[in-house]
Amino acid sequence: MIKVAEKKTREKAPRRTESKEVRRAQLIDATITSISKHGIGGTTMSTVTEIAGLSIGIVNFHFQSKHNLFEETLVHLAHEHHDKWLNAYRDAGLGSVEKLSAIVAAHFHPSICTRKKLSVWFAFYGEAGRRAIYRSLLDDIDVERFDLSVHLLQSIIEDGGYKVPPAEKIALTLEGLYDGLCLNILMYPDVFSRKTAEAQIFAYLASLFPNHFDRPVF
Amino acid sequence: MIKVAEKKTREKAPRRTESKEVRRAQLIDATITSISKHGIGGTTMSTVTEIAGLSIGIVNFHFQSKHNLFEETLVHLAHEHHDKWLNAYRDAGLGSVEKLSAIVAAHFHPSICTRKKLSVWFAFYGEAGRRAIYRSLLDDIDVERFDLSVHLLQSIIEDGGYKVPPAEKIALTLEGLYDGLCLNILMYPDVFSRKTAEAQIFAYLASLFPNHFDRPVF
Amino acid sequence: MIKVAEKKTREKAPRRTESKEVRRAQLIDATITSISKHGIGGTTMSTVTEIAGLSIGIVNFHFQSKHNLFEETLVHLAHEHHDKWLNAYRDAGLGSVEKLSAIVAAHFHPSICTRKKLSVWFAFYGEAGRRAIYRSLLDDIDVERFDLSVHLLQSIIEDGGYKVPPAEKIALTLEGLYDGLCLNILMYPDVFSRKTAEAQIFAYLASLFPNHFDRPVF
Amino acid sequence: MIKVAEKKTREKAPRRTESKEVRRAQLIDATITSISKHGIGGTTMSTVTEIAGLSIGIVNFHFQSKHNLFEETLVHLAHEHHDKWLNAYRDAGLGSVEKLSAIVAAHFHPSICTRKKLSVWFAFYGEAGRRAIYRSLLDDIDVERFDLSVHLLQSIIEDGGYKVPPAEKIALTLEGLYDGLCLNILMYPDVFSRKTAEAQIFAYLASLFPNHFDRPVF
DNA sequence: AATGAATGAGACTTCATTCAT
DNA sequence: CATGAATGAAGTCTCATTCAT
Repeated sequence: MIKVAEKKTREKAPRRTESKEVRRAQLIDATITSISKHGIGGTTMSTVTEIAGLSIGIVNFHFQSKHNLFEETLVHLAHEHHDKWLNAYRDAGLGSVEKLSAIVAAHFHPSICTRKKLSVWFAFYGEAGRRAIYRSLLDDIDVERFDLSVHLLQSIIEDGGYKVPPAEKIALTLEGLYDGLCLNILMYPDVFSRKTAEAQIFAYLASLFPNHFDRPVF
Repeated sequence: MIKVAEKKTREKAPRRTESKEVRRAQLIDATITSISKHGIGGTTMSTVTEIAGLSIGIVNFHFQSKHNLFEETLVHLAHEHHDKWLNAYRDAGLGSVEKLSAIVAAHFHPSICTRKKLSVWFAFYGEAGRRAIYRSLLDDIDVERFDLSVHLLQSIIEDGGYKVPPAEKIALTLEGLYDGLCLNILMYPDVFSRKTAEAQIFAYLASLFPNHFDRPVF
Repeated sequence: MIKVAEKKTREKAPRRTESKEVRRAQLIDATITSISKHGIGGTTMSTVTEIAGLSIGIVNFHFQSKHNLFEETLVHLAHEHHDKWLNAYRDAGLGSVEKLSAIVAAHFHPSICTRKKLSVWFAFYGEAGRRAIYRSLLDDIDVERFDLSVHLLQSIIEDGGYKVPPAEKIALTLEGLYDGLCLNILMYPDVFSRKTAEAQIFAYLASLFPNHFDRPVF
Repeated sequence: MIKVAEKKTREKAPRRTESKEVRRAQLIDATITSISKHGIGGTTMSTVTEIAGLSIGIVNFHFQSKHNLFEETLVHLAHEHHDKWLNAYRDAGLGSVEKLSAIVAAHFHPSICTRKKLSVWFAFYGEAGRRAIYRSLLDDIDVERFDLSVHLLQSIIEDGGYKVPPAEKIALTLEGLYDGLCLNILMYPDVFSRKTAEAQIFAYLASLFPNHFDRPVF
């Protein structure tokens, strides 16, 4: 009994302050779900608020406009993605191989590379061509990861004395592979999966750096 | 007199059918232009017909509905793409390397891999997640090309006695690379171009099959 | 029979071109009616289109926006008013007294000074404080009439050798009286009427120019 | 201790009621400011409470509804206006000329005839056409002043033996002039001012009663 | 008393589709 | 075949009002 009472008071105080953030997160989640279900074109204030179990007026209260809600949803996804591979990078061993491997693995982590989220990513990509704001949001994070990859690849190349294309070119190919494999996972889930995609990346790295990466067994 | 009459009817009859095809092509072109400019969400019957220089009522006459217009636009693009690499494949020399190279090159041909068209492709991809019809349209063509690639890779592997992943895996990676590089061309045109993308593919093939493909000079 | 047929073809051709103007006039009329009934705040696209007997989508087709419809409604009223007194001025005899009298009378003409229209005028005045566009629309016409009044008053003053305030001051007072009396007609229709308002203006002129204007009999 | 307790309760009780009145006045002031800035149509509970520096929920607590707030705001303005000319009338000398002059002057007193307040007045007038409640509120006060004016004019006419229109007619003209000049001050502040408006009224009175009113020097 | 998150009716606007000409 | 005025459903956004805190 006492515990319950304690809990209540404990919860009450923070709930006020949390409230706004909680609602925003709730609506962003609902937006992701809606976009994955109905696409960007089919996502309306109604689909979002219905999924969130809230009234239609609430979005403008917390996000001012639909456009803003979409933007913040993309920011949320981008941050989540960014944090994933940055933490993986930091938590990995000291070697460049471990660090690069961690980044690759992060891309295909079950919490990141879900069909639902991929679906949202590509919905935004489809719009990014003419929404400069979307592009710049994605750009910033991609550039950071690209630079990091170049750095790691460089040290692997030097370490192994490999005769391969310059690190920048390899990093570009990696970037292309990430996106392309994800798109294929989304479009052809029967053929592509997180596991196979990851294996393909490592196979590519193994073909370049045979002394540093093991060729995966297919 | 009779001749003239005959001519008239002769001309009229085909002109009508021709005219119909011309109008349809005109509207599909306008649709591609509109989607590349305004996105799928921003493309309306008005934007399309204005670009085509026609009246708004005409679309429903020729395509019954907006949805149908979009579908046929995607079919048009897919066919164009398909014809390009199939013809390239046929026109290439007899060797597997020549044929595979021709297919790769076809992907990045200036008439196919334009920012305008890529923009439309990815707009559709963004919707394809939940439009089965879009996905199946694309699927058919992709499968055909995939099978062809596997076949060609297989013969290269056998010819060179390479120790590489199975042909299917390499073909999958190639598919991923096509899409990923195209997406990057669209998103980061300053960093990725048709030429560099093509070179990356060939660099990948060269790293696998050093005796069959020259490593491109970066 | 022939006549009817003729009429039909005659009507058909112009109707196309007229159509747009006719619809616009119809909607402006409906707007005036709606504002006089429900006020500016209570006038919605629905009230207007219902009065016009048309569908709700039609306004944006012809006027782009509600705001634009309101603006054009005010322009219409202003032009109507302007034309009324300008024509009255032109059609009047040659003398300044006749011309000034005609202008005064025009203000209180049954087709201009209706409660319905006054109601719309003052609804717009109420908004004019912060809608520069409204004010400037009204300003232009008022200035033209003011200048004309000054000119006419000047010639009357000179003609009679009157010792009165300068023509500009009298004209200002007249302007004030027009508006004030109209407002009172609107607010207190039991006390003020077109006739009494007109008589008050003439009484004022008679008190200034006893040899040119007859004191009205109350 | 007891004293303190007494003080506390003594202060508390009145403070509550006072507080209520203070809040109401604060909100009415904010309403006037908001209407003068954003018009009636642009005035929302938010604009009012933001100006007042209070929360949005407070209006319904003190005024039950927006409609009620507006009504009480108009009442407040009307009372203020009424008190001004009634006090002016009482404080003036014993003569009818002094008293009438005081009433005229009160209309254009700097605390009454501000652009801000005029702006609110005419915003309400614009709605008054169809809001009987607004009209009746204004009517009561106007009638009182009208009767007073008639009485004063009557005594001036008798005193001077003037041959002028009946006092009622002159009073009506005065009423019209008040409103019309105020509207012109609002609409054309560059041309009309409190001073010139007042002078115009006195010029009008001087033209009627040359032995009682001095012609103002323009 | 006061706050402000939440609600939901209703306003404006867009746009695919229809149809008389 | 083609036009474009007209329709009306549906979407976004605003805002008076409510109510738990």
